[in-house]
Amino acid sequence: MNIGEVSVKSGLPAKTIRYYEDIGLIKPLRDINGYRSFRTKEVHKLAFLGQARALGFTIEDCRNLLQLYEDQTRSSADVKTIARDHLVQIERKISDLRDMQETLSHLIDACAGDHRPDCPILNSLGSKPQ
Amino acid sequence: MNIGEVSVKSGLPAKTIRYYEDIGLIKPLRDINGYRSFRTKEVHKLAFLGQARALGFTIEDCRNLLQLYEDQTRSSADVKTIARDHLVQIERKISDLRDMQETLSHLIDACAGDHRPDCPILNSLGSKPQ
DNA sequence: CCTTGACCCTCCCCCCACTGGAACCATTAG
DNA sequence: CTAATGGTTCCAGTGGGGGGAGGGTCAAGG
Repeated sequence: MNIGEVSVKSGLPAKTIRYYEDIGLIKPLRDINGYRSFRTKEVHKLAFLGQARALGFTIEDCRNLLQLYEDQTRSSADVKTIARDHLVQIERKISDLRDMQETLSHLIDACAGDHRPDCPILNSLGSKPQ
Repeated sequence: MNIGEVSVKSGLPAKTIRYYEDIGLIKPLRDINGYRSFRTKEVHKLAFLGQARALGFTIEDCRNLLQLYEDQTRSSADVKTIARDHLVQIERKISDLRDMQETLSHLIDACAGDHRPDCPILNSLGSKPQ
């Protein structure tokens, strides 16, 4: 299987697949002409990586998850630990973003949004945080 | 005022202040010895930038906001537009993160997290999205 | 006068996770 | 033979800085 077909099957751009090889996530064979030659195994791995990345796992998380995925003697506890740590990161980000959302929406509500220069948004940004 | 003092007053690292000069957000004077020489105006600008960045505005947004901040003939409508667009981005990010949180927390709940290899998290990542 | 330490300067590489593009080789259809 | 459509490598750039090397400057103390 060439990279184009694998790209379609895995849903990942060819660029990304090459990059994943570069950083050692997959190790496809090579044909005599130098083309990458993917086996079904790699397609599965790539789909796995696509799913994990869609859940926001970092590449390093993905590397570890992939290792566990391949290891039939893994403990589900190890997977769960990675996932829980990641969930904490996600929740932290949500919390940060909600703070921004809160502040920003109040400021937007307070701003007339007309031709006049007076603007609570700029006033707030220009003053020190209380 | 040298960069160290400005760093304390504005709350921004000296590295960041130099970077902001680099990309043209501020234009401090120079002393004969080559040191940056900041006026009160620049300290205000830097504090403004710090606040705007803390609300998640991009550097380009900050550039535009700063221009409006300096312009006494601005319309608050222009500020409000930038802020509203940014709020939309924030809300999109929150929504994406919540989807991840939702999926991930369900998977974590379903995972025994013990010594056994069976793991709903890996199973989900390894299968195609429905 | 000399040294020490705290500043300051520029310059370059590094982070993450790709993405775009240039320049070139391989394969296949017409 | 040519053109189109693959594939390859390598280099540079993204955003928003951070780390550190290697060096100049300044003020205080001995």
